[in-house]
Amino acid sequence: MASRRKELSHERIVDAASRAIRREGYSGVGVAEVMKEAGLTHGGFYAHFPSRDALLAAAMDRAGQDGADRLSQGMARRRAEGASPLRAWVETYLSEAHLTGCEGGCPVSALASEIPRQSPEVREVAATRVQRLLDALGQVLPASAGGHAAVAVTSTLVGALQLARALGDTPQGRAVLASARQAILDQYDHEDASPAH
Amino acid sequence: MASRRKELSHERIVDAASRAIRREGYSGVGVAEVMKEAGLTHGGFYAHFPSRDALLAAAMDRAGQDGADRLSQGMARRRAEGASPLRAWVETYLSEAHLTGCEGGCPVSALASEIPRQSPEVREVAATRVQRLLDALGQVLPASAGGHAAVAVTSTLVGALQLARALGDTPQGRAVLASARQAILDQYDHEDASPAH
DNA sequence: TGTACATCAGTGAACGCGCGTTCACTGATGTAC
DNA sequence: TGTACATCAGTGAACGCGCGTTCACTGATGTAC
Repeated sequence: MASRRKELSHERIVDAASRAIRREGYSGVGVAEVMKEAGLTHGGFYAHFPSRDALLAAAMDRAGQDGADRLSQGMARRRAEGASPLRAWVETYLSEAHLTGCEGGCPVSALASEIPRQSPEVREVAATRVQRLLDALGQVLPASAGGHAAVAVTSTLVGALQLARALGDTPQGRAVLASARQAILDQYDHEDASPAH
Repeated sequence: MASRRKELSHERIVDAASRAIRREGYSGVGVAEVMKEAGLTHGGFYAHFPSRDALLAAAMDRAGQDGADRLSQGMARRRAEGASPLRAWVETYLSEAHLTGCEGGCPVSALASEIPRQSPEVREVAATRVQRLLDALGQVLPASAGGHAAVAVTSTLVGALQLARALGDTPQGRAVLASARQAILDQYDHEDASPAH
């Protein structure tokens, strides 16, 4: 029967790590830094996880949940303003808030190119998160979209966000986001127009 | 007047590093390993570069040239078989060879999510490479494609390759590549069909 | 052509530092009586 | 309700290791005469 106190510490550690990996990358995250951010000293770490890799795996899972939660909130707000599910999703994912707010965003776009180089346990969790992202896209695409649309649009979202971040907080970076949004909506969001059209 | 011998060593170092960053990521590359791969000992490194970061920047530039060269070769082969410029480019970029051959491929897709966390000198070179990739896409798209197409298709290519690699060498990974190829060509490659249609 | 010398690319040992991991200890918590 | 004790989450010093970087030295190259 694990103590409540330990559970709370565990939560803080995983939370801190889930933000750290998105901010610094897997390779930029150290045990000591995460423990400090969780208000603990690094020595106690191995009472919570058998290894740094086990922490990274748990952090990736948590980051996926957290990113999905926040995206859902942004999406609900835009839905309330009348946007179609696809438009709401695309405008949230490719928002300027997501461009600059890596730490609270989607871990797939924050970490994609590092995933193939991680340990099997991290890759496994990451693959599940990629699959969930593809599934989420399938749910917001209109029925008229082809069978390849979910993969294509997810790829565009993840790729565009990374290219924009690589270009930095510049006009070019923001232009990448704008172009990607436009291109996706032009192609897939036809039934979002008012019914009269 | 630098000696010919030193120039040759310099080339080998940059070449080794350009492969290493694509294989292991920026953070996975060490000075000693690169020097060893170039057939030298690590002590001599600082006669060639002022710092590890300077090496990473040079390696990124070289990787961009190398990746572009190889993509051009694959594209020329497919062009010779009758493919349109866009089809040739897309089938080369999203080929199984590029999926598994990270080391000789496009450094943007190999490193995208690590770029924002690099030193200014590395980010600058990387941003140039992103821009070149966007320009290259602009040249293979048909004139009928909209103004956002180059950004959208580049994002899809980079995103799809990374998602496929994240899913590993599995049926799902290969399915991502196939779907992305199909979706891009369905949308933008209409003038590739025989003129009679 | 041959010898003496200067240059300098490359060697290998050493440095300080930060990292993941271990472990003996502490002190707060909560149960037994 | 109060005291004695067991448990165990967390502390902090220490470990081995690999890294980026430095530096005194070596030995091959090529020029001067």
